[in-house]
Amino acid sequence: MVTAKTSVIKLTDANLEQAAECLKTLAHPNRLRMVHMMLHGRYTVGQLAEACHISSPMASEHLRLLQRCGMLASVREGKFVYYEVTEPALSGLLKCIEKRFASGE
Amino acid sequence: MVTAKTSVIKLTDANLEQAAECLKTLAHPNRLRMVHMMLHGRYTVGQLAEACHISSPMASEHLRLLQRCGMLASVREGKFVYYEVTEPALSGLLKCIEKRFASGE
DNA sequence: TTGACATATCGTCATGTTCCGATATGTTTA
DNA sequence: TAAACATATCGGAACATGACGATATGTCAA
Repeated sequence: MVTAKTSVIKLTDANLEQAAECLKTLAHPNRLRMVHMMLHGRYTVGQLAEACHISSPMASEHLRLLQRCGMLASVREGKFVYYEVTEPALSGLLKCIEKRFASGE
Repeated sequence: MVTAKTSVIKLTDANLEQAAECLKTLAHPNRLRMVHMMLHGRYTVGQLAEACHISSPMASEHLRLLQRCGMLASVREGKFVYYEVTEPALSGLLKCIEKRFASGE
């Protein structure tokens, strides 16, 4: 056993800054919707834009921000670019958010 | 059984805006540190300020923001004001963040 | 009451974010 | 090749945020 069970997990200043940066990027209604969608399938920029009722350039910009902090990867297939979630922690995070914010029934 | 298992949870625009608002408030290194601390005990404004290496007025302002979106409650005891986490979802959320961002060992 | 301390609030400046229109790049079809 | 489409990037205006000093409020002890 290398690591023992410690009751309180330490978070360094660097950890917190990185976490804050990622949370800030996630903290936008349309970016949350995109991530929520992408956790359940592959979508093109245009499809994500339509779902959020925004222009494709705007969607592209949101996706760029999410990609910049390592949450997404993109794959071009012909004319289209598909985005996918690559950060495993996002699944758990979104589950917490759903549990707290999804309207009852 | 009132609610059936549905594979995809729906998030309305209002849900997403509220979630984004809360995440944005949480997405600050010092506020993350404060919440992380408060999940493991009761602290005064001054104690939280010291732990974050900021002034008490600054800490008070951060705490006000967290309290505004329902994450915290405050109790005055004499000269001191203690803050506590009241939002149950914060525990799970911070666990996700720790798992992803805490430096190994 | 006064003085000392803890916390809260106010103004202001610098910085960052969001959004939009315009434009650029890349890809397919004709 | 040109035209049409999908995506990406740029520039700027409007707005929000963060940090700080100054000041206000609240509490205790004397």
